[in-house]
Amino acid sequence: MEFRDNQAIYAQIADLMCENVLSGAWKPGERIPSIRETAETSQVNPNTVVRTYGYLEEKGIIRNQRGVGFFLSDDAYEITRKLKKETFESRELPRMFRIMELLSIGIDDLQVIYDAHRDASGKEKAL
Amino acid sequence: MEFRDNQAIYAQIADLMCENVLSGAWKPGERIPSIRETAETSQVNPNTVVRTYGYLEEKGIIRNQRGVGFFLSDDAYEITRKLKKETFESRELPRMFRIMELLSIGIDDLQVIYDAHRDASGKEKAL
Amino acid sequence: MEFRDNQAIYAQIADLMCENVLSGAWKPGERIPSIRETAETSQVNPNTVVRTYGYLEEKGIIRNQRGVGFFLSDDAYEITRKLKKETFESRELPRMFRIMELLSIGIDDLQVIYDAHRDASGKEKAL
Amino acid sequence: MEFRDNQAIYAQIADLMCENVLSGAWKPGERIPSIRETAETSQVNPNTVVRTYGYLEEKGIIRNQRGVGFFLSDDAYEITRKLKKETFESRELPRMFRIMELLSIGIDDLQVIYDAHRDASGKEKAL
DNA sequence: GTGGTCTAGACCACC
DNA sequence: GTGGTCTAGACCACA
Repeated sequence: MEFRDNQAIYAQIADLMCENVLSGAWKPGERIPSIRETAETSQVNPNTVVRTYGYLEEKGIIRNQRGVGFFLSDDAYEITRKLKKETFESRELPRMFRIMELLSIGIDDLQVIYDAHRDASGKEKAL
Repeated sequence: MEFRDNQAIYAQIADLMCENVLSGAWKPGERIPSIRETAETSQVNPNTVVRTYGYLEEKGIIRNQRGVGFFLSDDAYEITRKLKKETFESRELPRMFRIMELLSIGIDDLQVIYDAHRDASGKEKAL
Repeated sequence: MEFRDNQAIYAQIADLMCENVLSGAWKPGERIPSIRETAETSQVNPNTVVRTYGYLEEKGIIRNQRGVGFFLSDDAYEITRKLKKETFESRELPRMFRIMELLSIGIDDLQVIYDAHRDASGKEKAL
Repeated sequence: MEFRDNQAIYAQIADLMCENVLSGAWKPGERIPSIRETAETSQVNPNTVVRTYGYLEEKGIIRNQRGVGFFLSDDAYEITRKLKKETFESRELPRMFRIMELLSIGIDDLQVIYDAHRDASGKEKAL
């Protein structure tokens, strides 16, 4: 697993798990991989995963059944969705709109720019 | 001045200055506030501003006239615009689209969500 | 059965059994539920109950008649009472008094606070 | 510094700091010892203190000024008091009353028992 | 100097 | 087997 530099690894793993919840790959109530398992899969130290799980548990997304493992809480989907939506609306979106205004980019241009850039970076990789 | 936790202060100050350039508040060639001045205005340690100016200078957005002060370079606008546009396309936009997909938000919804949230947070402040 | 997070499950089960003894629900000499039975009732792993019974046996509160089952010892009541009283005086009470001092709560306030909180949490459940 | 076995060290340190707040030894807004400082004072690993501070920050009791240190938040006293009071009322007190009922101890007996036990254990130490 | 993160490895209680 | 905690030590970004 590759990680970005500008964000803590434990947070990136948490993000991935949130995506698993939102995409429906992980169902509420389901058991998630053990700390050691995730650590091996992601090639990180178990302690790092401990932090990830601690964060998710605190948010109410997962819960610990002692001696058994971690499970998605029943409201995992709702909580995750609410969490992501809130930060999206209060943080990402305002920032986006400010940048768009400064660069004179309209909402209608977004799809075009996105597609163009994806194609370009895709071509780059292919080379 | 309030700063976000998830980004270095020096970078946030640099961002603000970039916005000044892009919005036209600061014109190419113009003198910008001294390190000491900015430090006082923003309530941060002068060392932090040193770092901001170092970063901007490295990017070619400002230049230092020794003993006189810092000035926007003649290409400040173009450089800043290119810089912002690049990171917007390669970093912000892809990230946005991924979140939007997970949350089932379409491009058409953006304006509505943005307005709604701005109104809501505005009302909150008013209370 | 619901368990608290901050205490081992085996200990919580032991506590419940001690309460049964002290309240008179269980009489000295009486047979107590089998490990398997308790495990099923409490929805825990039988190994956990084994530990509970081992602990209680070590304290002399119960004894094992091989092939037959577990029985309260004849002194079960006295032993349990002494045990509880000791930990109450040496651990719970001092802790309580320290907290009460920090929160400026007097002994005379206890009953009022307790009743108020019980009513409040009761009302909450009723909703 | 000596720590009890039945509670995590990082939590015990957090408790001590809460007591400092409640007792008025630490005033809201005040700077608290740095992580390294506390680690040395308490004779624990800095990482352990990191956890303590992380916990307190999450609760809103302290806040971090980047590169400078940790400070008690302005509401440190209120938050701490509320926190302690809540766990006292919802956890300690009900537990206490149940034990008292089982042991036939009345509220009026508490002070006597407490004093008696303190004297006894004090004498023990003196020997 | 400050805190933040990560690794490596250990020990423990618990299920 | 599970998670929880702690240590020791390292590196980093930041003020």
